[in-house]
Amino acid sequence: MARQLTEMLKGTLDGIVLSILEASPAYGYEITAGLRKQGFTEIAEGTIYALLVRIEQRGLVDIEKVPSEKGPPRKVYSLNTAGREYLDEFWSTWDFITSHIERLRPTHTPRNNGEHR
Amino acid sequence: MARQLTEMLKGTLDGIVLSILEASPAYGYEITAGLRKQGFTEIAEGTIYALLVRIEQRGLVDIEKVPSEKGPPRKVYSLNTAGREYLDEFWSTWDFITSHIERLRPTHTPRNNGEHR
DNA sequence: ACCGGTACTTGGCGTTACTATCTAGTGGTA
DNA sequence: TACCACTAGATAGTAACGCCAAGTACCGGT
Repeated sequence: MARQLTEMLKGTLDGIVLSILEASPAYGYEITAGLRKQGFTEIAEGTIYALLVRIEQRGLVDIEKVPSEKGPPRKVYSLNTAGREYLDEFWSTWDFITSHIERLRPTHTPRNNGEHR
Repeated sequence: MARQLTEMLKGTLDGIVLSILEASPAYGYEITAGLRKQGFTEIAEGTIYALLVRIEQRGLVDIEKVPSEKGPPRKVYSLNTAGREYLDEFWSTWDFITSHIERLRPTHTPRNNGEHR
């Protein structure tokens, strides 16, 4: 599954992270740990940091540097208005593709074939 | 939506095409036309041909050359055993990612929790 | 002084979809 | 004949993304 998952994450991982940030602001290390806890055990840490740089450069998030008791200061990301708009689009696109793909899934309850449409 | 859709198609388009081939064998031009009809209007023709080359090289499909009344001969692709296994994995991975992503979607039916936001 | 955990950064790589262009066969039309 | 439209496939170059590997930096405990 590893390879397929990697490819499927392309284009969805940014939506995933933005959704997490919508729920509440967070920093990179925290996001990675959260994803791991939620079952995304194969997502590389470097991937998240690179993604955060991208969404920052696109202006989808605001950043605040917060000192940490342990380790270097955290970069806390929070979703801004542009990010919320992007996230809305994300869900639209997601709905589009999921509905179309589900239509292609073989019916679990077999139907008689030879039908058009 | 265009950009997001393009990225989301990475990793899913091969599953989409293999699902089409599972339903019945088809050739490139036919597949492209079918996708267009199903609403995937933005999928480039060259993308499909490149994808077909890839799944052929991975041994997921069998090929038969069939002369056409109009135009050059068609390369008809049909799903083989390895392709069916790959497609099974595809659906597993798809279910994994969709279930995890749906968990992140904000509740559509807002519940009465008395919070303003 | 060392190590492990926290937190972020970066360069290079492989895969994928898009764009643009090209070849090639058939049939219709000026 | 010359031209065009449709059918059918191939390919070179590009951009985007996630992964890998290695590095920097800060802190606490031993």
